[in-house]
Amino acid sequence: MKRTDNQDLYEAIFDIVRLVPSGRVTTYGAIAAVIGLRSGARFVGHALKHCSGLTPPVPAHRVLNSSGLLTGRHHFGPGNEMQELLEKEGIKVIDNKVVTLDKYFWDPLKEL
DNA sequence: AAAATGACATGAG
DNA sequence: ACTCATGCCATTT
Repeated sequence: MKRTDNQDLYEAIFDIVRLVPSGRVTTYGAIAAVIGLRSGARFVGHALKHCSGLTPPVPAHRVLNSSGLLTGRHHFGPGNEMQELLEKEGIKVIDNKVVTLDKYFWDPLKEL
């Protein structure tokens, strides 16, 4: 198996997600753009799948799709764990989707 | 080796 | 404004 350059991409994504401050959220498109994949949104999602079980843990619950929808809540664990986490951070989540996304949106491109 | 799948995004109708 | 179709990259069957 190669697991070489692409692994580096995963690291980049993990790093960005770990940089997301509490109470803030980001989107796949933004991350994909940061790592250089303008339309590699799916790639970002796969990276987060791999993040499970790695160290340090990645707050993937802060990563949503362009709609602010908690697409990956099923991969987190039971029920609405992800949604509960976001609500605890102070983010209003309704029906698995984040409200006032513009207000909570954290753009890595802007920070980096 | 090829085809299908997947935690999405963007464009066109 | 909403829905359908296509593109993207890697992993898995």
